[in-house]
Amino acid sequence: MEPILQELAWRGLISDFTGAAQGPSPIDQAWIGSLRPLPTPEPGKPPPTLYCGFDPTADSLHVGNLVPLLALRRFQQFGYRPIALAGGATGMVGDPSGKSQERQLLTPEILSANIAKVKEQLRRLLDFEAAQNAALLLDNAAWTAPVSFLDFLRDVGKHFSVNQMVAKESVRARMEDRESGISYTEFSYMLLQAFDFYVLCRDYHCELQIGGNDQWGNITAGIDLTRKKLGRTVYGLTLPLITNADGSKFGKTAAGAVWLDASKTSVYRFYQFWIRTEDRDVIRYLKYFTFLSREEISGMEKQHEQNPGARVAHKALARAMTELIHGSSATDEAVRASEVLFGGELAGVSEATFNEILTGAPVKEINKARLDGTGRPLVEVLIEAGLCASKGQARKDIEAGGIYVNNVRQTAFQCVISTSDLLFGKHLLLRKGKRNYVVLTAR
RNA sequence: GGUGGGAUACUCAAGUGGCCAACGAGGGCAGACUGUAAAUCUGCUGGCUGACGCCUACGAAGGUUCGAAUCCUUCUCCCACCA
Repeated sequence: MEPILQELAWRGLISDFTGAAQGPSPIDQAWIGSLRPLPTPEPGKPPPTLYCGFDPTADSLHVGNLVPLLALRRFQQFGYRPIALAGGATGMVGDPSGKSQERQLLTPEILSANIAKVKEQLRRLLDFEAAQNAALLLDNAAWTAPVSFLDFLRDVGKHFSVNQMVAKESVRARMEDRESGISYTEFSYMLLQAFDFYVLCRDYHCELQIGGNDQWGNITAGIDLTRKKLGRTVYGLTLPLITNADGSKFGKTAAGAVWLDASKTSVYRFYQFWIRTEDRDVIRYLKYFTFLSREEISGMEKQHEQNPGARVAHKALARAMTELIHGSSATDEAVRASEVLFGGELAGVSEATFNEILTGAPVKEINKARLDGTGRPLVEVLIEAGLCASKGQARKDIEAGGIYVNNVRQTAFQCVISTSDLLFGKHLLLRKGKRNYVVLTAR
């Protein structure tokens, strides 16, 4: 079996593969090898090329996009040339796959702003300098936008049977749902994506498309189109949809998605997101998301089984992911801040140590003048810190024993904060519950 | 086009003149237990207020009534059946 497929298989990253001897889900032990071998890199020959598309539905990628994106990177490590495709064209239309509702079209202005940011993120995770197999970053608007509607209908549309399109899961689900239905626009999405694969095969010798599990229909559509137009057999591979052990969607928190953009999800929060992974998910996630070796991960699995309280695996996961996305110095800050905040007593912490958390932890400023004299009610300060949504809620949280000022529980909602409460004359450490910290710095 | 049914808080979902800021479930937040885990148990879950209470909210706009999520009128959207 091809080395890259072995690699993906032990990580649990293969959902479907068009070359598989059996139907869908040829994962792990059951894997018996490819019927049609995937092209493999050979010295002296141009590297086999693959691609994965990312539609600019938001101004940042999120952790859910990471699985296919990192898969591109894994392929690159194994000698393949990866193409990261920004969906400037497909983003105009909207992919119905996995969506139960018709989506609002994004305005061209928002889209182009999103594309610029998403491209920047894609650029950071692949190697564009490699001698043999440098990654490419393309935008499908480049070849889609110039094609006229009539030409598209004649050259692409003619190869598609509506009967087959209707049978695809993504379309069928929406056709059966009388509540939402599907617009002609979204119905056409798969043609655009198929067109991409065909163009990439024709112009870049791309032979493989990868994507999330929900992309299977779109990928096979592209394979069919490429065969019909070029007479070439290309491949598709999908990665599993990641779910948490409790069945919920991975990467969604109450606060929303966990973004790769540090201005949308701070490095500290990003680190915290991973470190709070449930025990029963953590080993799986190490395999899915990190580049740690099989041996390293199984070592962690043993340590985790022996002493889950030490959370060795969680820390490794959080560190690896944060370093990958935000770099090691920002990660060090987040780790250090986490250690101090969750380390226990604050009493012995020196000013120097405390200052360390200021670069990593959530910090907000507060007007020092307003703390003078009689001070300000704790309730108001909590709202200003963003820990509580309203005064009523703040009061309830305090009375429930969930609020700590400088790590000391406050149970009287009449409590007032004044300058004498400031640590080192300028900081206030607020905490709600076990793990929601905010440092207020008085100015 | 006709007939019938529906729209309730983050979601699902009760309520069909005052006892309704609205049963219940899920989610979320907090507490206990722990390991920043899970499971379990407990509390909270529209805003303002120390509290009495006040304000805003049951698709939208009007109306009836001492009093409406609940009744009437019109409108919007959805569903089912018929044409």
